[in-house]
Amino acid sequence: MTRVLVVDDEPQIVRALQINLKARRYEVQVAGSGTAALKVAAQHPPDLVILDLGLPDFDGVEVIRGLRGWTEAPILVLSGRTDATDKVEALDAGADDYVTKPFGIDELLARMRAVLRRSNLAQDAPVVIVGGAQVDLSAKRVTLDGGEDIRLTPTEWHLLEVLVRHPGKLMSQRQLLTEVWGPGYESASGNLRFYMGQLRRKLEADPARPAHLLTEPGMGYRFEP
Amino acid sequence: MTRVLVVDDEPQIVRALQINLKARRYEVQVAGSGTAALKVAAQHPPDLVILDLGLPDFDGVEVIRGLRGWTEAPILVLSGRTDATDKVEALDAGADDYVTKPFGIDELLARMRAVLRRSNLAQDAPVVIVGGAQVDLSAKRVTLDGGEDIRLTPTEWHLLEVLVRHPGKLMSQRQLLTEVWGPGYESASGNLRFYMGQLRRKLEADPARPAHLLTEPGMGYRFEP
DNA sequence: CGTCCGCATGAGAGAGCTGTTAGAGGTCTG
DNA sequence: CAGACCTCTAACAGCTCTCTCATGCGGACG
Repeated sequence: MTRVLVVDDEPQIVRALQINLKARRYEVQVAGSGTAALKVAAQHPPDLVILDLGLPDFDGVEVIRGLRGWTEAPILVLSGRTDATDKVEALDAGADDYVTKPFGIDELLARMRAVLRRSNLAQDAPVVIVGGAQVDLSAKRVTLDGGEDIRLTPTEWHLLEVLVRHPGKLMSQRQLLTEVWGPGYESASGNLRFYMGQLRRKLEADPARPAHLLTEPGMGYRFEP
Repeated sequence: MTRVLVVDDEPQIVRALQINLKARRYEVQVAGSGTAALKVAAQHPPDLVILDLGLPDFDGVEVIRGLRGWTEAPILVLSGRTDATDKVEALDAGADDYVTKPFGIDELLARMRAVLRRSNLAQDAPVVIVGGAQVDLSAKRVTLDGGEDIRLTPTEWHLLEVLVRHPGKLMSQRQLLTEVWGPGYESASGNLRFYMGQLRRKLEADPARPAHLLTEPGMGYRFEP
């Protein structure tokens, strides 16, 4: 089911959209502010975003940039402003379409279908979130929230892959060492400590207090999604 | 250079678009009827179509269907009709955007950028930008910004194709070697280094600091669009 | 309270990988 | 048949990665 995130602070518009979208078998999420929108989108990545530019907390264009930092889901902007400058700014920030209020629901649905059709042509990649970083296993790429790319060495990738493939599970040092370095390296725990530190330094927001790459003293390490 | 096909029968609109698009470094083709549009598009496939629905010979929606039969280039519809039915019909036929006349040129250009950005993500465009060069995979042709053509040897093409067909993805040396040289050449990494250098020398603006043909030490190479 | 153990962090040496150049040999073309 | 072009190899300087060692920190335990 296609998941649509509706970002708007006007209750009647939200309700009208909710009713219409649910009747068309869309899964609907709602956020009343830019902050809430980014939060909800991070927790349950939407397939499409309908975004009102007139938000109470901060500028809609900032929301677009915040979303575009890590997702390529189409963004359809709603706005009362007909000024060309607003449209250009929103579209260049990463929006896919711009509809001025008042709008017909049929037109909006058609525009939704158009941008969804286009975005479905691109295939999606499995991405794991580790703190402030998105880890794309298939492309072997780590992107920070700011859009900046981080480079991992082969050993770092190997270790991270083993951890991520067993989310939430405790991995003993012996397991990790034999998986990454092969049999015969069970005693190179200093090595493991070093590379775990490297990963935390590169991926964790606060390397001294890891939130995802956890140590279980005396036991091993655990990746917490 | 991005090739835009303008389909309209009103001379003043065509002229205004031509001037504005050429000033923005688009390559502009013009067709005054639906028949001419399909013919021109077949001869020189455009990267984007701007289509007026009010054509003399046959319905604009038919032109959309005719194009969609064989190309996925974005279609931006211009129309004087504001009726929601027309919009829905055109969008569902395969158009990517619908702009009603009169329109601002800045808004139109922004919408063009938006749909082009989206279609480039899908990698359906056979033309890829690498630094100061345009790579046309279907025509096996590389053109510099100045219009000057660059010659690539067969091996260089083969390697470039493999890289460009997996944009953003990391390609290991083994992958590249077996793709380009065939199985059994996994140890010819010196070869790969040589040809990667050739490509950078020919395509990158600053071969010593590549912006698109990137090296990930120990991992492989990555084409960054 | 002192000691011990496991873990995190930093600096540094060595190995391995990469970019670049020059040149030999093979193939195509006129 | 000669020249041009392409492919591939070898060599070396510079850089990156891997691994080790040393130090500091914090909790567990006697």
